This record gives sequence, C-alpha cells and structure tokens, in this order.
Amino acid sequence: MITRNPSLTDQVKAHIKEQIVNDEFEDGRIPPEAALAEDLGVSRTTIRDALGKLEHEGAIFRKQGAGTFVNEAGLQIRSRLEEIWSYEQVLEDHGYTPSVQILTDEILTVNDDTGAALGLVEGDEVLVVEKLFLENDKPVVLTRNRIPATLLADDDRSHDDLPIYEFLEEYCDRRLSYYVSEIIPVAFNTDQARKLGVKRGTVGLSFVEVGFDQDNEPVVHATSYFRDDLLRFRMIRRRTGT
Amino acid sequence: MITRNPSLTDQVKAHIKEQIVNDEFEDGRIPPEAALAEDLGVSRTTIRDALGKLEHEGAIFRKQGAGTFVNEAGLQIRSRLEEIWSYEQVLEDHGYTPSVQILTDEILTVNDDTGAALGLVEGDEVLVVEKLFLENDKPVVLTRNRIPATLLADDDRSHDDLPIYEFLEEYCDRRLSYYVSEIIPVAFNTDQARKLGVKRGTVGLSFVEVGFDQDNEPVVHATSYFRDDLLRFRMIRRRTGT
DNA sequence: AAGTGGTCTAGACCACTAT
DNA sequence: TAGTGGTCTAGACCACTTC
Repeated sequence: MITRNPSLTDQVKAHIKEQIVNDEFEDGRIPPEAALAEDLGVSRTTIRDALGKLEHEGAIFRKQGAGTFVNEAGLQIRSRLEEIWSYEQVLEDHGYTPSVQILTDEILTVNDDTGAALGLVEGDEVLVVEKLFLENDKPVVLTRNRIPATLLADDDRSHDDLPIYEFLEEYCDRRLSYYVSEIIPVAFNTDQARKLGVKRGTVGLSFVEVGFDQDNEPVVHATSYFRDDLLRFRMIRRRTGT
Repeated sequence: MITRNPSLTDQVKAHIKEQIVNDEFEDGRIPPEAALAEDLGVSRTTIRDALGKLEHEGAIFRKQGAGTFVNEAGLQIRSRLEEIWSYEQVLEDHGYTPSVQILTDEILTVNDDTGAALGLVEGDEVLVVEKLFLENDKPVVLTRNRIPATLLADDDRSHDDLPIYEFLEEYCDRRLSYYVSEIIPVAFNTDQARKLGVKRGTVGLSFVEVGFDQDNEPVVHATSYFRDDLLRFRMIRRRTGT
C-alpha cells in the first residue's frame, strides 16, 4: 500500500497552487495554458487537467478568450463540505488544536437503520465507535460510525482512534470512495447535549451518511452532530448542466 | 443568447444516461470505452469526458482494470445540493406540483450583511425579492434574494417570478456560475414560522449564499429557509486528494 | 487581428483486474 | 495473459475576448 507516486497532473497542480498562495502571479493573472505547458515541459492536456482541479476547488476561475485568474475569495473558504474526510483535519484548518475522545467501542447486533444502510440482516454484527472531537477541551463534533463486523480482518481494534477512512484502509483493506450524506437540522436531545456541552434543545447540524468503497459497496454508516456556534460548513455549488 | 448547441460530450452523456435509465445494459455493465468510442464514432477522450460527468453525478462507477458499471443506488438520490438552481425544479423532482408566491419586491438601501457580501457601500441600492415556494399549497421554501440595483438594465421587473439565474441572464446579462453557500441550522422566528406555516421555534435548515457570475463578480446575496419535514437535502461527497 | 480557453481527435503506454 | 480503465502526448480547430 501507499506506493502511489503523484501523477504528473497532481504535481503540476501542486506547483501552480504553491505559486498562487505565494502570490507569484502579476495581478492574479495565471499564464496561458500553452506557456505553462512549455515552461513545465508537459502537454497542454496535463496543464488543463491540473487547472480544472484548481478551478473545481475554487482556487482559480477561467474566462474563455480572456485568461485564467486567481480566485482570491475562493482561497479564503474553510470547512468545505466536499473536502471533509477527517474532523481532526477540519479543526486544524480552523486553527484549533484538536483532540479525540473515544466514548464507545463495541460490537453490537445491527439495528434497522444501519442494517438498511449497509445491506445487513437482523442478527448481523457491527463495530460501533462513538467519538467526540474537541478543540482546546471544548466539544465540537460528536460522531457514531458503524462498520460491518465481517469486514474486520482480526480482533485488533486498538487503532480505532484513526480517522475512519484510514482505519478502513489499514485494517479492512477497503478504500473509502465517497459518502452519500443527508443534511439534517436538529435540536439536541439530552444525551447529545450533555456530550457536546450545550443545553438540551440547542439547535445544531447533523449528517447521516453512508460511505462506499472502491467496489461501490456500503462499508460505513455514520451519524455526526456539530456545534453550530463553533463549526460552520460551507460549500461551493457549481453549475453543471444548461 | 441561447445559441449553444450541446457539445459532443454532452450528447454522448445524454445518450448513455438514457440507456442507463432504460436499463439497456446487461448486469449493469457498461461497454468498454473503446467499444463505445467505436460505436458512437467519437474519440475515446469524448467518451471518457462523458463517463466522467456521469460518474461525478453518481450515475455510474468505474473500477480500473475491471470496467464501468451502473450505480443503482446513486441513481435514486434526489435533491442533490450540488445540483440545485431552481427550487421549483427541486419540488418537481420530488413529485410535487410547485407554485410560487412573491411576498416582497422592492428596491431598498443595502444593509451591512448584503453590502459586505456584494461589495457595496452604504447608501447603495439593491432589488430585494422574497419568494415562497409551495407544493399543493403547503409552504416548503422561503427565499430572499438581493441583487445590486446597478445591474438592472431597466425598470422592467415584471419577470421577477423567474428563477434567479434566469432573471440574471435575461435582464442583467449575467450568467450565474457558482454559489458559495453556508449551511446553518435554525429555529424559525415568528415571521419565518408564520410564512412557512409552522410553529415558532420549529427547527429547520437555512442557507446563506453568495452567487458569482462569469467574471467572478458577486451578483446575488441569498438567504433560504426550508421545512425539514417536507424537503431534505442530500449530497455526494467524493474523495479528491490522497 | 491576435490571443486565450474550450472541444475533439488519434494514438501510446501504464496500472490494475480477471481468468 | 488478455482486457479494462488511467495517464499523457501532439496537434487541430472552434468560440470568445481584447485591442
């Protein structure tokens, strides 16, 4: 595992991104694609793929016939919903020092919701891990992940403090590919409020998600709760059709 | 305007999508890219671009070395946050018959929030349009859009019942390119609750968004409120880096 | 008219999966 | 080993912006 050397496209992307953050482009204008291709000794296709990724993540914007430009506003956006794969990373990006508490870690028989989400039947077992993410000892995120017990290679679960996607790769040989997430506003119940350190009935955001692996198999059912006063999500909604 | 004929890629995409929904592929297996290119008389690049878009919107998934397959679960997802450009469309997709009420339609001097979002200064004017979207006479979505008055070509605002992106194209000559959206859980206040036909304090979702045009200029500041019991959003969160 | 990004082609080679 | 998707190249032409 972990043998992948970055593709040419990703190297080019990183290179241009670095120049952007170092403010090395006059007037926020990025050189023509042909010039970049020449300078870096790669084809224009590779340049375009790299620029396409940068555009997608809001770092640049392009105007046909005019040029490619740095997107100053886009660079400022933090906590982009599309990019979240580890809440510790999110809290770090916010400038916090994150820590993690494992509240629950046990194998249980599956309930109806999780069974439906993961394609399991009554009596099947799942590993349930409940975690609390804190910044400077203040609770921000509460998560509950459920993984089919059949995916666990052995009984070694001493590393369940890893982000879920790393745990799945290291100990289940599954690569998390994407989540289907449902976005739900809630008033925290007694239990949630106590764990998050707020008053019962406080309004917050929650996600109910199913994670799929490289074979498009559901491998994790997750529910997360967020303190809206400490962490707020953003996203870029881009026009596709029409 | 409206001169654009669909690109080859988009035609191919539509063609394959149609075959998918008509269940014309054996075992949900999509033919190899080389075969598709040959059959349709286009290059493999065009096929790959089309398949890439279909993968991105969750209609298919690909496994290197193995093939391309229909994503049955992905096809079922409705109300995808990334794809929303008209709430009437969202309600239609839900199988409802939508209608729209215009609650407010006036030119006001800008407030601080909107001014900051749109880069306006005190005293500048904005067109404020508040709308209520209903399904079978039941309120579901409440929106408030603010557009700089300087963008309005003339005083004809008789068509502000159009979706905001169409209004901007038709009457302001601006093409809405993307939104930066903040996702906020709320307890509805008296005014919001009355308009949405729920009890004060009911929990719901809200978006605060800024829309940017083809020149990356902010052109609309929008706030939206949703009845969580009638409309719930989903999204596909895809892994990009690592 | 010149310059820039957008689309499309034809072909090569690599990485991975299946058998 | 054969077949499939992933990456990369070199080049052509088109659509649009700018001057």
